Amino acid sequence: MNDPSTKDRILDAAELLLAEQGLNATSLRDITSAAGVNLAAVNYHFRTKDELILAVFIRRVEPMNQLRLTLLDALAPDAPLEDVLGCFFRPVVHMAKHKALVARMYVERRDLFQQIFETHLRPNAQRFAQAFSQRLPGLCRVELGWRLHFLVGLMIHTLAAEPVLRALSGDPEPLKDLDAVVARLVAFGAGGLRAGAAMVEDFHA
Amino acid sequence: MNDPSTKDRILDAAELLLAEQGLNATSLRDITSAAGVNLAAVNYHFRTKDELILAVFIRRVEPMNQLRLTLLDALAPDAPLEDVLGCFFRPVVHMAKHKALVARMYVERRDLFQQIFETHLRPNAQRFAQAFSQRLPGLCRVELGWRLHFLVGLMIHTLAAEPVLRALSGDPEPLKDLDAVVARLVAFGAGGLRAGAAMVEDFHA
DNA sequence: GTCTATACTCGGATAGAC
DNA sequence: GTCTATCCGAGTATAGAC
Repeated sequence: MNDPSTKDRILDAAELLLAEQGLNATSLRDITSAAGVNLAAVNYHFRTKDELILAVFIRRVEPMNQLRLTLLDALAPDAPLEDVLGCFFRPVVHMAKHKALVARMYVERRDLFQQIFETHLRPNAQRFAQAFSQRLPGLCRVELGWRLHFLVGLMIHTLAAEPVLRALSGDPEPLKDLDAVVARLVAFGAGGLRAGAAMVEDFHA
Repeated sequence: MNDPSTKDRILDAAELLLAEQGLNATSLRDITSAAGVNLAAVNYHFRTKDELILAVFIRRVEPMNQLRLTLLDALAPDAPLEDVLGCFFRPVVHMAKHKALVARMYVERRDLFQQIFETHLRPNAQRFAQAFSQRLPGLCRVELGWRLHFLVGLMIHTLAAEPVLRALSGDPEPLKDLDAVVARLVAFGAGGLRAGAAMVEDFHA
């Protein structure tokens, strides 16, 4: 077993410290000294702090993303809307293993979060859009876009939710039962999608 | 007509620059030189950059917040769920006048956003929770908390949505027709709340 | 009570030697 | 590929003028 490369040592130390202390509160000097490497090594391997953070995050997002597509492909063509929503939400919710990192990312640097969303998640948003569209007949492209956006809002907001949910619901560990979280998201999302579809016909009539 | 005070000059210059260039990209030196005041005046009036940003933002949030409560109070006791959602969403959506600032805030410093939410919006979240609860019989406190959280996710996500919605829906100015935005939020939210309520009974059965 | 000049410190980035 | 040394921008703190 080889020693991990300098690059990997930086990634590992960064992941730990960024999640623990926060993104802004963690300096590159913190990371490099924890990793036992020189400060300038970050610049060599990642160029900037932002790109290091992106690399740390993408390492975790990529497999999750792959899983979403696999689940979607495995779905029967006549599977109900709720099942599509399950494929959409479940892998993301299960990233809660890295929820400290996700939450930090979301709270402190939503711009980077968004950047990853654009480069890694949006491409297959199209695939999901199609699956939803088939199950919501009569929805135009604009309205479908809005509804997708609402779904993303639900999903993202939930990931960074722990402290808020604790205050709002009284539940001391609101993200513990991941299946229950997914079920809530699916139910709320399906209800919203269907009601939205009905409303729009009135609205545009 | 008096000259604006140093404090107001800082607030005005800060609001402009923060919205235009972003929070992280705008230095205190940018702000003070645009305002024609000394750097240390910020420290005197606001203590830190974060507190200045908060002051800028709260100046716009406060009237909006007041309006939400006024609308809620004016509602008939038997008004439907959709009307309550209208009071919940409409004033926030109409803050889109300051949407550049809101979006910057949301994207770059969600921690501050959240802080304002806690101090200024949560107190009357309880009032809304009660109004929703009356119209969704049989929903326990935990489930109500989740649903409120989903509503907040919809709302917040929508405010910072312009570029995303443009890409996702093809609509070049997705936030132009504010009433349509509110209608979409209300419909989606009502559908989600009701479906969620039905689901939970199954889920906990 | 208000404001200014100035200095301090931290942190990210970079150049160039090895 | 890695390290040393250095630079510069930015937020913050303080002393003192008015």
